[in-house]
Amino acid sequence: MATAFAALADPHRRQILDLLRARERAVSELVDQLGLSQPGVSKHLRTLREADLVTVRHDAQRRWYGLCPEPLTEVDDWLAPYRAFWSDRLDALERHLEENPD
Amino acid sequence: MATAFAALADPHRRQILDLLRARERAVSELVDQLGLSQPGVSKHLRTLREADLVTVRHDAQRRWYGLCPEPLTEVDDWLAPYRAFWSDRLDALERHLEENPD
DNA sequence: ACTGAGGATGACCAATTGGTTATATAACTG
DNA sequence: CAGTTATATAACCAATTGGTCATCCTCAGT
Repeated sequence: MATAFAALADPHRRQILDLLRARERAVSELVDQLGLSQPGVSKHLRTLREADLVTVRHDAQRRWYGLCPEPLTEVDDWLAPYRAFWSDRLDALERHLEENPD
Repeated sequence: MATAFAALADPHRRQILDLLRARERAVSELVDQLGLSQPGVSKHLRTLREADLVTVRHDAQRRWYGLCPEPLTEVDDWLAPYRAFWSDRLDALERHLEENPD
């Protein structure tokens, strides 16, 4: 439901995604890494689930959370025109430096 | 002070940035486009200012707001490793389709 | 100096957020 | 079945958010 933008607003949630980028993680591992209470982490995971940014695999009592990066394309797409914008600025800077050595 | 991530969490603020991408805008113009009250828009503009995402040029009573895209590089940089991630998935899909025609 | 226009700020409000502790649920273990 | 482990949910709380209306400030024109 929520957009990826809102999900990324919180640094702990970005940290979770960063951790999931390397491999799947059980909740307890995320708790250790984030230094939050277990329910605190579970709440962030719920937000990420609702934004479809993670998947869950059940294995006995454990839930293995994995990264699901697709919704990030929304952010990437939104960013695209701006990217052109700032590379223009860098290009202009480079041209300026070339034309005005030292 | 606030990060670009937090500033982008609100759709109205993203809309403001989108409008500023085309050209500078006075506050009254943004008010018309967003359909919010003038103070409401001013509050969003303050947030964007504090995230260094906009610049203000004073011209008599008017404030001309302009885009300042640099802080978006933080988002772009964070996104970079994920970009590789989902293009991998697309590549895998393409390989799968090539190796299994129809 | 007065007036009006353009914006910012203050005060307020309901809803949401990010965290907590306590409790519930579900699955393995003896 | 009783106990333990892993996670989710409930209840609660203070702080923040996104919006409003009313007011203030600054500048231009008269």
